[in-house]
Amino acid sequence: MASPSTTTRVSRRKHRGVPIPATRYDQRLAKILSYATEVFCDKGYEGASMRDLSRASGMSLAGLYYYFESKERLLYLIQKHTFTTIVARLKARLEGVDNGEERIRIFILNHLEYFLANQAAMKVLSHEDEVLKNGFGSEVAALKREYYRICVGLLDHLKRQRSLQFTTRLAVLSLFGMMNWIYTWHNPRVDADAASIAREMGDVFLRGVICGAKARKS
Amino acid sequence: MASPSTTTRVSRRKHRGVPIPATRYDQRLAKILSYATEVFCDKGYEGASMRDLSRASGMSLAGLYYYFESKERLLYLIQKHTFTTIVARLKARLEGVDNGEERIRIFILNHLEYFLANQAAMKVLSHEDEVLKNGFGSEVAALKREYYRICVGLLDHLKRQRSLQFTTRLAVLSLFGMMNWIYTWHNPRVDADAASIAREMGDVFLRGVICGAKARKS
DNA sequence: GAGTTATTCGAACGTTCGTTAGAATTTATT
DNA sequence: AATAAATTCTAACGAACGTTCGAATAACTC
Repeated sequence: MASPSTTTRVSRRKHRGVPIPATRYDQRLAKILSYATEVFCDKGYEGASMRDLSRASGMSLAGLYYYFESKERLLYLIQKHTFTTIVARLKARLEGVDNGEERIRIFILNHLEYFLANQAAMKVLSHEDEVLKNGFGSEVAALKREYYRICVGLLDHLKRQRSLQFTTRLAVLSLFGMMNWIYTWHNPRVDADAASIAREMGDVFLRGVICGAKARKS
Repeated sequence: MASPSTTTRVSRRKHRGVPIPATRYDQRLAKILSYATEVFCDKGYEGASMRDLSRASGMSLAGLYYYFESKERLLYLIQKHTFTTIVARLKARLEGVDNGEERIRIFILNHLEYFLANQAAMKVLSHEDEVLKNGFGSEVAALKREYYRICVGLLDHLKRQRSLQFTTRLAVLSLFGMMNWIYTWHNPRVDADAASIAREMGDVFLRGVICGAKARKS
């Protein structure tokens, strides 16, 4: 009787041994989240209406609320899932790689690959950054901070290892800017794929940070 | 009798010789635009209501419409003014400077100085990029393209002059990313001023683009 | 196939939205 | 002071918003 959207749903069947990872409910919710990502991406969170999502997903307006309790929670679910996934992938890829420069290249490649493969979700993540309030917002903010700190760690390591001189915070945020801005311009029919872009952005950024010779005149 | 907001208002008194640059109307409109910039910056264009602006500006809801015909035109006016100003300043500053690297440094400094001095306006420009439709949108888009092309010109010149190898489009958009992303993180109590940031971002970017030695391994 | 639970729906709720009509008021001109 | 013009207001319009209620349907259990 109670709506499942009020509490976190269990994602495994109750009895009958074998745990099936995705219940019907979870699959349906995931589908809705993917439609919602598209809609939020196109019209922005505030600009998109629940009726837009209803139209896009083919489900009635009221029917949607069986799966989540509010539009805000919908955005939260999208952002949390996206961030969690990208952080998890990054950690897996970094495992076993020691070289400082290579680790930064992996960071860039992971970010851009995921960004371009899930452009809509990443745009929603980048663009709708400040709209979540209170509890929702702080949880996503914590994920973001963790991701940010990983990058700071990578750069600080390189900096110490090679006695470089740059402001870590500025370097990290510049790198994020380079990468995240991509959602405003990337056109798959014109621009290269993630690997190429990652390589060239990595070149520019790493040379810029490493190159000993000052590029300034006098 | 006719509302002045439907046509572009003349900004000079009609008779009595001396042209006074700012009429009462223009001053009032400018004031409203500045309040609107603040409100759009805080809550986003879609998230901000005309009632928010009414509250912020101290003018009645209907009173606002004496100065512009729609919320969309309000955003258009803000974006157009901001872009026009930053392009004009840039052109003035580039005048007489020949050195290719110095010209790019001027571009970066001009951008960041204006960005940090008018953070709200620039956030509205960066963040509310795709919301203007049809006529409004295309005019602002043309301004943006001009600004973009200037930067392409600067980088292409440097590239030819020094026989460098990079994708101009990617380099320009990376630079814009580095600079524009600043609206998501800059905190005047923590971060340096525009000149310092421009210098360090310029260092990273120019070294990255100029440095002959590949930073890649193997 | 009856009974129970899970899912979906049409219809509406109350609120807020952008915008406007028309009256009231202030300001400028004689 | 009288007149005209410019500016601002109160009050409302219809539309769209996020959300909810309770009934209707579908899926599953026995």
